[in-house]
Amino acid sequence: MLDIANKPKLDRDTRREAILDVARDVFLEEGYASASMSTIAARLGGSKGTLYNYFKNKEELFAAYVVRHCAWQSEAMFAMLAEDEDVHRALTELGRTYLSIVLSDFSLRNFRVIVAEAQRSPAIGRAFYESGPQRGSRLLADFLEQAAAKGQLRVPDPLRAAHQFIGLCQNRLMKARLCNFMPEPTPEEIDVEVIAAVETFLAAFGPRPAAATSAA
Amino acid sequence: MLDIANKPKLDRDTRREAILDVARDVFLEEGYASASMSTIAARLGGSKGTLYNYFKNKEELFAAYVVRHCAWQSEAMFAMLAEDEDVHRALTELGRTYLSIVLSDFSLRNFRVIVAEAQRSPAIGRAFYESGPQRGSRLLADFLEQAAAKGQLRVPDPLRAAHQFIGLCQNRLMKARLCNFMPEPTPEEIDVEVIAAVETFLAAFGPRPAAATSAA
Amino acid sequence: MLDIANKPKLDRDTRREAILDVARDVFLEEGYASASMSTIAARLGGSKGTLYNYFKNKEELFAAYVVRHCAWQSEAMFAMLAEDEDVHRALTELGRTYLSIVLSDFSLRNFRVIVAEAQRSPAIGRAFYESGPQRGSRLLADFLEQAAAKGQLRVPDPLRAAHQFIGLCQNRLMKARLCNFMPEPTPEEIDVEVIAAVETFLAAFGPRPAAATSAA
Amino acid sequence: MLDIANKPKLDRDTRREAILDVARDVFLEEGYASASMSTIAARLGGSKGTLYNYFKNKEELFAAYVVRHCAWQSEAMFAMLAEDEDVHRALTELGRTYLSIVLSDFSLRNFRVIVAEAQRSPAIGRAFYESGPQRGSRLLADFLEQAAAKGQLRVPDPLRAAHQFIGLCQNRLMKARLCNFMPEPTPEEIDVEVIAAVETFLAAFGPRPAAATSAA
DNA sequence: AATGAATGAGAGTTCATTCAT
DNA sequence: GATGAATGAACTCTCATTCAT
Repeated sequence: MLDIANKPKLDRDTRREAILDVARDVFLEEGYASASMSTIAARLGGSKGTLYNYFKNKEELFAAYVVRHCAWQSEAMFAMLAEDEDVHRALTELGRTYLSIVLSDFSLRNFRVIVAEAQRSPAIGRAFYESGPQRGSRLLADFLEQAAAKGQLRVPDPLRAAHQFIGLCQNRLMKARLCNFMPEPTPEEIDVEVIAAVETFLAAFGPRPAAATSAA
Repeated sequence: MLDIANKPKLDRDTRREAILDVARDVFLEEGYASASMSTIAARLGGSKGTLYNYFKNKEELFAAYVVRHCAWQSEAMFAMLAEDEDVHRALTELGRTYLSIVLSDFSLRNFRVIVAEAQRSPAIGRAFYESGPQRGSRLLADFLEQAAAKGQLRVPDPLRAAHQFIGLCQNRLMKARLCNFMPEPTPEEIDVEVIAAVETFLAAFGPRPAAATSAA
Repeated sequence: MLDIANKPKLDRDTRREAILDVARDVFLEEGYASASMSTIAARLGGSKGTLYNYFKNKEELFAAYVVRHCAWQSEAMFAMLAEDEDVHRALTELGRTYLSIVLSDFSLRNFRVIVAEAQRSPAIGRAFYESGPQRGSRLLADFLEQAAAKGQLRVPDPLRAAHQFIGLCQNRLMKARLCNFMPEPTPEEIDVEVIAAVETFLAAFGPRPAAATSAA
Repeated sequence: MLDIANKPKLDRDTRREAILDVARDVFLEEGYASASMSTIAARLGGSKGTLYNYFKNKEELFAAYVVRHCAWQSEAMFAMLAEDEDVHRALTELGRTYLSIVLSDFSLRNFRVIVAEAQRSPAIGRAFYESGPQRGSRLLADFLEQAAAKGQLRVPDPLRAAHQFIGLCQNRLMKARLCNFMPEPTPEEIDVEVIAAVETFLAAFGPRPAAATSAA
């Protein structure tokens, strides 16, 4: 009974998801303004009318796509959770995972499209910021704080330190990627970047330097 | 005589610049795809036909705007030149100037528009990257290298260190700004960010801590 | 059931034909280049958008018109079928019918428009030539061949003779009509031309001259 | 004095001719409607303004081109003058020359363009018809009349016979050429056509048939 | 719920023509 | 006389959206 009752609802949701999948692809390829409802309908194999049965207009379709992407991004930010007890290893692993996500073609195209529309619709930008950068840095800050509590790090302001760690990791590649200056980086390229970032970060925030310690 | 001879040339160039000024404004407000040649012509107080006497089509008008913006940005990167002999002060001042430029509404809107179009036209993205981030970090790397030569810093890889310094300075605000999550920061907000960045940077790359040295 | 099932299809085809009717009129009045999609839409009482729902662009609309005209022309070439047993009467009748078709305002305007576009699109010219002149002369050649088989004519090369007969019939009027030098000819004017053509043709291809016959 | 006084006049005429040369090329390539004053000016290496100093508008430029082409065509019709005393040879030679002119790419493109515009401007069509077909057939009629006076031909209506001869010669190839169905014919192809035409023509209009003669 | 025909506003672009220099 | 910048109307074509079926 329940199944039967849910069936149309399920169908509708499934269709909605399928539409969003196609819409996202088209938005990523063309940008919001250049993407056309006709193209989306054509790729979907349905009619334009159907699109409008699911979404009031283009703007809402885009908004729905953004919402879904933000949810996905929010999940992806679990990359900022570290399990390893060893801070150095934990940061390295975390940096790797994070960079491989945010520097992927997929993430970047979404970033470009959403940032472009953030100009006219701050709500869109806010949703993106909160589900991604903000959430990610908070999760990382939590980790840093715990490490500090264990004496593994010296971080007076964990949130700021989190931002700094991310900045160290991604600044160079992120800009190059945003500008389409380079293709998706290889794991090796990412490693180089992360290792250097961890080194700098620990030099600044690691436990008191060995030299000083031994001197005491 | 010279003036008279140059007059038509000057006039044409002046007009061209005026068109680019208006076009830029419209592109920044609407984005490339949504900006319309009609709007640009109307704001200019001229006819659409005139626009096409100066630029072959919308794409070329946009490209011309990008070129001009890149030239400007290239100039702006002199913010990465430091005069102060004191490294701490130099980095702080330089960070302040840099952030006030790249986080300004003007720079950010340009960034959003250009990055959005970098998707379909890598040439545009490349021009932007080379005239801005690449040039800026190289100039900063030069400074770091000189400071290292004077023993003021320990930077095995100046270019990487430059990227890291910039990452430390701007990561948090840049993302928030890109997402239109916050308005143009005040000088005070910038200061906070820069000071923290310099501190972290020098903790990692500054000369060996005086305490440790004296202890030896 | 069938009617209902066919209705949408029928409607669409009907509409398509209606568009082609209007488009043809406009093309004939203005020529391909000068005819405007706006004019066609306006005369149709519909919107420009609708036009583009039926034809991808102006070029395809024109091509569709040409195809339809060629089909019509191909049918019209049955004028080249003769029933009369008497060769003289058959040729005369056939010439009359043929000229009244090809010299009509309708045929000529189509001819002018299509020939003009044959310059840039040989495919258009080919379709026209094959459905009209080529088909017509072949049908006539068949008739001449049969007449020759019955000893009514002496035509070593029926196809060439067919072309010559047509040339004799239409040359003068066709050129004058093409140049818009004269209005649609009256049946009497056509008669004069055809009678003279038949006379010449039979003088050349008719059975051995009476004189010779009587001489035998 | 005279020369000096004429010089500017000469220059102006020369320039005018140069403009017409270019305009003709463009009209032949694009057709009247699609040809643009910009294209003509650009090919000329001059400015659009200059064009309008010589011709009031596009229509007049086209008319001037037509006038000049008609003058040329009128001259070309001397192909219809025959020198040879032998009628058979004279007609053959004349047919050859005529066909090689009217079937040339140059003549045909002019024909297509002018005929297309004859629809809206009968004056243009008239000028073309009178300077070409009409004049040509009259010259030929004169020749036939003289031959008839010498007893070389039996032509009760020389003008009609002239039209018929031309029809016999060109009908097939002319239509195929107009439709862009075939390229410029070779001299051999022309020969075949002319020889057949002369044969038919003389069979109909030649001196009393040999058979009848021998029978006498 | 799905369709797809219809719409009309507006996009980028071209053009013949004018006019001040 | 030659120039070329300016114009504005008109062009082809696209689009988001609506609505009857």
